[in-house]
Amino acid sequence: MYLEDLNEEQRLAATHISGPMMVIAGAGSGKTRVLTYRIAHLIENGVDPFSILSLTFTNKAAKEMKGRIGKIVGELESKNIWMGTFHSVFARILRIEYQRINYPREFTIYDAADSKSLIKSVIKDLGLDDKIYKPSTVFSRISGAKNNLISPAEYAEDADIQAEDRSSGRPRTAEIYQSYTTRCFRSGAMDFDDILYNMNVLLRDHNDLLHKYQHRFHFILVDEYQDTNFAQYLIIKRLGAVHENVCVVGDDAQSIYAFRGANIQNILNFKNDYPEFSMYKLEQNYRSTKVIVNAANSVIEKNKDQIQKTVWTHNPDGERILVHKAGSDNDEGYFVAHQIFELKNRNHHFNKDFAILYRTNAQSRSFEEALRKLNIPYRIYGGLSFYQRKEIKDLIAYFRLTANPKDEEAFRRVINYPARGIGKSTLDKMTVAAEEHGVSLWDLIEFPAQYPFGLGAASMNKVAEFAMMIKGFRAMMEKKSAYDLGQHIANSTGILSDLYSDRTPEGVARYENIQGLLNGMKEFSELDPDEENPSISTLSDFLIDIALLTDTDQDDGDDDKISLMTIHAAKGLEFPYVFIVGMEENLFPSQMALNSREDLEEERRLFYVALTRAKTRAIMSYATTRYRWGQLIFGDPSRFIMEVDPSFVDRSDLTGGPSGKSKLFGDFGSDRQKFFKKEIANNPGISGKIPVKPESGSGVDGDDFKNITAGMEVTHERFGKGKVLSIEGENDNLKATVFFPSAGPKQLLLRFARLKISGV
DNA sequence: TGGAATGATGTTTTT
DNA sequence: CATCATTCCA
Repeated sequence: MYLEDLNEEQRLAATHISGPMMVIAGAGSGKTRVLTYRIAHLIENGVDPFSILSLTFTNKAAKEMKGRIGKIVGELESKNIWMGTFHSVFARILRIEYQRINYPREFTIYDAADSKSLIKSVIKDLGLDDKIYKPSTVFSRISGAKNNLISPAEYAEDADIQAEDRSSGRPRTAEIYQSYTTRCFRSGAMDFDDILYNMNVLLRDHNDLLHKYQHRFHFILVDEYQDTNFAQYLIIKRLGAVHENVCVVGDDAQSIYAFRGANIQNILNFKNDYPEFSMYKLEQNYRSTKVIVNAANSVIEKNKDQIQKTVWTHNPDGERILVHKAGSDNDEGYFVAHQIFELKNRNHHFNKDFAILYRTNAQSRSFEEALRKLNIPYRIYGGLSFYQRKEIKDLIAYFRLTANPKDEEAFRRVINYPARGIGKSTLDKMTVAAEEHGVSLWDLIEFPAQYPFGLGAASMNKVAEFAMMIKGFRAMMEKKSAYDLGQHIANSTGILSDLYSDRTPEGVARYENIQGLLNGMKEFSELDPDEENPSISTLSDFLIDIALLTDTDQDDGDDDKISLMTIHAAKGLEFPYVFIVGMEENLFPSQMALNSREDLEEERRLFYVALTRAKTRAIMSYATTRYRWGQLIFGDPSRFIMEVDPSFVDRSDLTGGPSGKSKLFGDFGSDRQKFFKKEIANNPGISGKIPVKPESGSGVDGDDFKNITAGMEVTHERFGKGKVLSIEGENDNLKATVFFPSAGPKQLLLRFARLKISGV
């Protein structure tokens, strides 16, 4: 009997049938198991799988959980559960109810790159400066608004929001939001946030639909509840309002997505919404050694905001956490690769037993290089994923245009790729005309007579030809499988031959990537059609599938590889051996997080997540120098290393003396780096004293910045006047924190900032 | 109009 | 150091 696998508290939670419930689950305490068994238990007790809605953090997690439930209750039952990420489940519902919100059935889902590109174009059209209105900044502002269900109109009317935008120097953000929304709608496109936003609109404005789904979902389960935002919270609240069988599972100590609107308050609100709820606390850790569990506890203790709980384990003590100091980022890569090599040979481990976790994607490079040299297979999750590569995006843009020709971003991407003589000036004319008539670019070329846009006959012909081609693809959509149509599009647009003609290694790789995409489509097309959803293998369903892939979803088979990923991406995963690398101040914790206690606490939770991924051993490393923007910078060990209770840590970085390069791999550093180091050795001025007090008259032109001290008033080309709060670093790496009324606090490398002293 | 050359600019984290 | 975007020339 499967329930025997559970401890007392887990069993109570898993056999809870009706009524709201919350599970606070410490790291490694078996919450997935509880969720799995609870769903299986519900089904065994006669609950219809179609009436269970289960929201997970990744699609992969959903797939795995479905598989495990299937083992208990049978595949026939388990496959009918509504299970997936918030985004994929609700996109599916929106795809059914599209008419209510006046979207096309085949609406496109914009990824962040599409959104930013469209926002950039909006900013340009409004005649604003994209140096001030930076697309990524504006985008996150809009995203924040949507996550809190603030419409463009409400945004424009909200006094606080307007005050914020004014003080940040971007008073016209509301206009951008409004226009961005219009253009998305006109393109038949939703961005990630719109999926949640529109789902809320659907449930708010259409009572029949609210009832329909409230009655459909008798049981709702939400995993990783600490990482839900307001829009998600409200969907759950609305859907659960009739049956109130809402089960949320989470761990406040692992909340790491506040930056994208996640709100721990949702956990606290739960008891207001459902005063009668049952609470289960899972505190026994089954994953990690005592050392790891206790070390993690000693870290998270430092946070002020948390729900009290004690995670403990029966597991063996295990080894202390090793800390390694590396001389450079390359040496760090070496150290880790070499350690893995050794550990593997000594203990006959698989590659997949190891993970390298870092704070930012950009850190992966040195580990890749080192692993490659040692011939250790690895896999990078996240970063520049397959679907973000140029050639893939190009082909997919054709697919998107075929499914939904109004899709403006796709249209712009391929209207002249492969080159067909439709250049910038033509596109500009079309953009103006489209804006004038309030229609999409496609409407324009579909009915050119209706919307004259002043093109010459030659251009007109080319445009018409393009429209014909897309119409041709559209006509095949119903008849052909995703794979067949994909193949046809790749061929007839000339993309395949264009890439094939490039025989450079990169060109060959691009060609192979396209083949890879087509193979993926083949697999997709051959999947068993779902009875609920018979059209599963159309091109547009393929598009939904890939638009909402999460970073850890991609799976290139049963491979035995080292995992490289950000700590964020590692959430929910576990590995016997975990390397937490780049443990340096300003990197982890990120320097962006040093301004407030809340931000720092989130970083600390991130560190907690990193540590608790490890089953048998955790190893930390930091580098004293590292290249950043092609600049050599110096780093100090992260404060987080010191925050771990010392009895769990092996500080061999302090006793082992200077850790030069390993002799075995002495030639690893690049020539440029050696050159740089030599320069330091020959020029004491570079690594020498800190100019505390500027000597008068020492101000050689280019060295003026060395005279800047805290408290001064300075002027920056772009940010205008500001006040210097503090100075750190030395000589060429002098860094100032300057507060600009126009832009807030900024960290500037004085060497580049070209600050002018305007007062003391 | 298209391609090459040059120059600015940026690093959290992600659905 | 990359990548991207803009610019400049054919």
